[in-house]
Amino acid sequence: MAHSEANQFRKVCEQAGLAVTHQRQVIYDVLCSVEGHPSPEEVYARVKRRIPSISLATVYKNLHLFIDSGIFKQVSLHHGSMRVETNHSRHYHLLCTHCKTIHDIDPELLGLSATPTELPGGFVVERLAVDVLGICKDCQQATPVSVTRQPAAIQ
Amino acid sequence: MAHSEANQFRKVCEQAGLAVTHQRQVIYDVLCSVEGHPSPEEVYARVKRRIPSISLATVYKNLHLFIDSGIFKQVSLHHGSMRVETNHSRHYHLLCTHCKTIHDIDPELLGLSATPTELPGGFVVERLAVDVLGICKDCQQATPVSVTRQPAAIQ
DNA sequence: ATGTGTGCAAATAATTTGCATTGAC
DNA sequence: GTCAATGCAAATTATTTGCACACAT
Repeated sequence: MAHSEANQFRKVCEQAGLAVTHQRQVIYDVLCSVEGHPSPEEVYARVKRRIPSISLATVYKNLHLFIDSGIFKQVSLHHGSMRVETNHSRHYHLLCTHCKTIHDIDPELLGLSATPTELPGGFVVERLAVDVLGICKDCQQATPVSVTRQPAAIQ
Repeated sequence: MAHSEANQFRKVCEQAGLAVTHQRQVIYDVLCSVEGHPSPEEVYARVKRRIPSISLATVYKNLHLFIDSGIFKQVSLHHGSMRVETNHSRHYHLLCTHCKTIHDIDPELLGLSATPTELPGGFVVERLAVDVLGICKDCQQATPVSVTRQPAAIQ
């Protein structure tokens, strides 16, 4: 069991072109077993229990490698800084995973409509924020499809 | 014209319980006239053209006041730090605008299905990230509806 | 006059980088 | 042996805070 997991990790690394290191393995294990949506600090704290000498920088570097390789994703795309929404009308966002530009899009164009007001578990819905992730025209031309990487994407 | 805009700003401030100051007015004007999804630095740069002595801290403070009052929104909720998505299955997020917790939700429960593969403008869709913004059960009990503020929400 | 708002500088948080050393292949 | 990975400390970026002074009400 533990052996097959280690094997699985070897394959994951091989596909991503990453060396199989102990720290990387433990970070991967932590990510696989942790509940919720851990922050780098949370991952660091958990890994540190098993490898007290681990550095936070190593955790960051590996998280980015995992994300860039499509092994894990980010919960939401970071734009580096806060962005203010100045468009008051109801709309969703078109988000280019290459150049990170944000464009507004009319919900009608997406064919999305359902807007529940209450969900199981007693969660009261205020509104839906929808990000359409993909590649904008400019980036398609700049980066041929064959070269297109799995984006460090939302979700 | 300019007068009615200033009047509108007065009303906005009155409703939010904010004093009408010159810096606040200019920040508001910039937000109303700027294209796209400006960062605090961008807003700062533009305001600085009109008020060279403005401080970045003032811009930040006012952006937060505007957002907390529901006058503007944020493009996406900041969790303070990056979050790793460890759930590999297709799902959306339930995001409490009070306590900021993230829970996964099955797309079926939302009744959302449409997933276009290409959009006008040549944008190639990879996937949809949907955040359902609202108040979780715990926060509803903690904060009676009457007290509920307009959340500093996504979009 | 009273209290909120502003500007400045320092503080904090999150993340990144440079570099010497270590370890994987 | 060679190059990628690690650890550490310093650097950066984004944002927040404390406080004295200025301004709105």
